[in-house]
Amino acid sequence: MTEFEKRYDGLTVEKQMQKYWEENKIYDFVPDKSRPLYSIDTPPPTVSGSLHIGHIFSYTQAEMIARYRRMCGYNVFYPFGFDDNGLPSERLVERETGIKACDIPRSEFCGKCIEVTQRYESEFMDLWKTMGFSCDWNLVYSTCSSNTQRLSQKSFLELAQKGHAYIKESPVLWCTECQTSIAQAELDSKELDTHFHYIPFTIDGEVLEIATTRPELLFGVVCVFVNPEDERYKDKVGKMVKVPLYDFEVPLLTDDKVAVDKGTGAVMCATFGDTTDVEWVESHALPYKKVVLPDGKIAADVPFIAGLRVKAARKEIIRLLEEKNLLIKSEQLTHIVSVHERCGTEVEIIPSRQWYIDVLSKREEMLAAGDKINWYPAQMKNRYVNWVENLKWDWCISRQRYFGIPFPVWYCKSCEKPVLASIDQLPVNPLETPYHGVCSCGCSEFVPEKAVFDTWATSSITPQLNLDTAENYGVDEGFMPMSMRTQAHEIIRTWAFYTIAKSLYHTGDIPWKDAMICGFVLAKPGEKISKSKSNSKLSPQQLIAQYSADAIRYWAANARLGTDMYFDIQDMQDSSRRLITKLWNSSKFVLSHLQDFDPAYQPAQILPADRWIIERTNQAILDVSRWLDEYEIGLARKIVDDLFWKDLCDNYIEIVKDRLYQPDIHGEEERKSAQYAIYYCLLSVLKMYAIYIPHETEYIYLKGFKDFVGEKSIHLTQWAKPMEIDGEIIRFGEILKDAIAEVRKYKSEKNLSMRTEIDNATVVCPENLKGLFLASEKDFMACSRAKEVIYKVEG
RNA sequence: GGACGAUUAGCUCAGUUGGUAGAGCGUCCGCUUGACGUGCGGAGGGUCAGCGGUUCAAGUCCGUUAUCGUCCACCA
Repeated sequence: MTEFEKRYDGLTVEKQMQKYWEENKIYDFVPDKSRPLYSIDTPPPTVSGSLHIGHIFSYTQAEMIARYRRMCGYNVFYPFGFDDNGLPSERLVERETGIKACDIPRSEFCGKCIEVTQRYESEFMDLWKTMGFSCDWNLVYSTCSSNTQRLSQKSFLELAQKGHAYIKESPVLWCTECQTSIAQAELDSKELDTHFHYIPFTIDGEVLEIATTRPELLFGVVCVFVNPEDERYKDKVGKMVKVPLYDFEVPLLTDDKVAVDKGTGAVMCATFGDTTDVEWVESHALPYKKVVLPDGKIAADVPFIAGLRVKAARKEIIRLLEEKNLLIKSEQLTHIVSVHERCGTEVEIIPSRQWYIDVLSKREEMLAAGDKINWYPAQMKNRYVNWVENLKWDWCISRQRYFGIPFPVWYCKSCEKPVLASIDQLPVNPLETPYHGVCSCGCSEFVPEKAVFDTWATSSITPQLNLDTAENYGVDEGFMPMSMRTQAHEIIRTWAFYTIAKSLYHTGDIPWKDAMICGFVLAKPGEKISKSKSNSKLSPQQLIAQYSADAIRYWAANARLGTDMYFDIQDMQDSSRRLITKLWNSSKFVLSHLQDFDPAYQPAQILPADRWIIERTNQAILDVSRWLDEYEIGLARKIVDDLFWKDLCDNYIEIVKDRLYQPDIHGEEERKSAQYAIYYCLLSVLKMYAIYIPHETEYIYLKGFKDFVGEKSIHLTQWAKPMEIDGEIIRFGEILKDAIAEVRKYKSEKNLSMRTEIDNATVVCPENLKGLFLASEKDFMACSRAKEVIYKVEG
């Protein structure tokens, strides 16, 4: 054993250990058919800004599982990735450079994107390494690499050929700020103050009051709806209604969806105010009147407000209505509107030609897939089910943006029919590669598709990306479904859902067997930590530099899976430092008594106290394994904490101390028995803690255990696999602890030192355990400093 | 409006086959114990949100109410 420093210097040790792991390739993936594969589908973090403590929290929890599985004998395949294309990254680049994508040539903007995202990625990677992540960094992928482009385009072509991906002209959710179509999953809701404006339409020369929040869409009104049961309007249904200000007429129709008690019970249907309008246009075969343009301005042919932005147009219309005495009243109203999650802009619905992936018709299959996956914690499945059941739109995958994977598609110049690239020419950018061929209509001129894939369209194939990587290592058979997916609960509706959808199309099966759904770190109730808010001023880098990675990891493990936590720096510091120091000191003590230890020597007899702590350790190993098999790293950690702190340190070590120090009194064989026990128990505790605090445990292992064990890293050692637990010896230990506690209480109440000698101490035990106590008499006397032991048999 | 979770000691939370309420922090008292005072021992502190039910027995199971939180839906 090398000397133990007086104090453990985590910051220095962590750098040393990381270097040691890298040099010795401790975590490199090596194909090995003799061991079962455990493959992990980790979220490639979106490169949209710097990482915060929340990322550390959830990624670390999953990383611990990788370590656990490795120590259980699995060949762990744990690649990492970066999701570095698409709108989130574009917005980062726009923020960083102050340049808007639409203001410079596309190629130039994409160049800036690559530059910025690469800078962030190297920052991410450094951070993960500093945290001691046991990934194989040779397996890193990026979602904008040319290989990913190839696989993503291939995925699209396969779906298009099977008819699961299709193009159609249709109303689509549209962000006028980002000027692109978006998907249902990208909506956030926001509470907004607005006004309900009561406007007089006319029917039969009578006024028909209609309340609306969007008067700027008056020109787009195609009909008015009332509920078929509404007595007030029964005799008017089918007649024409005149739209004020514009003085054109539209029919009065009925639909069940209209709420009788909302507003005046009459609704104007404008194309398109909301999703209900879209449904109505379809179900009632209504015409479309364009009002809002993709850039958020009012169309040129709309009188009074042409060219204005939506909000200005609304103001202007209200001014006009008031001027012409056409505004009956305005009520203040707070309602929730859908906004684009990336920029907070209220979404519009605008018809355009977009590519979709069919999900609506596959609900049943997707729900069945949800049933087949093991969700941890189980109730997270509800979120998935809830989402699938409430789908309203097929998944729109085309984005009118710049830095993304191009659609491998061209269109015939005359008939607009799309033609697809062939798989062997991927990756392809149609803007750079013309299509050579002849359309079925005879035309030989083609225009390239300018849109790019939604980022999720690519990140949803991470299992396929991982498979591609695995294939390069000669691993493919049985790779799918992967062992597990880890992610936070907020992206169940996006990443988990899309991955399952794609997997069903590509493999006909689920993408992974288990889904480990982590919680979130919040600054305080309801407040998410985000880089745009000041609550994230403590960057992970600063936290690590100040408190060490092990401290943060240990804290991050203190969570119930799927449950959100609040970040409290004091709490993190206190609990982690305590444990790290305790582990250091106890290891120092134990190893100082193992100088002459021979792991090959089996003592003739293991004393009862030693048998007890060994059995307790085995019991803990079983409990910890059971929790970790369910991804409950927090509950598992608690088991180790209790074993280590209470039983091993506070009791067992105190019990055997004297035996270790004084073989002349207790006997040499008895000392060897104690050595046998402390060696096994501390090593087991270190192994269990290794997944949480990999640096310190490795450092202690290298100092004191490596020579005994042989493996060059604690992280390559295997967990013991205890058999059945001996309940009798556990009971013996409990009673022994009680007896010691009685003595301690006595001394405490008398304000005596624990070293004070006492005349006698009593052990109350059942008859069948008395033999064990008699065999432990010297231990008990040494620990209690009692000159005599009195036995009371009970039970 | 729908779904899910939470409600246990002053604070943060454990308590997974129903069987005498637990930990850490904080408080109070004590102990310089040949690993650790960044420690150790002890004490105090809880009608386990309310109500009802099942049971010999309920923090634990069922029903219901309340409060908080999250996801989804409400956009006329």
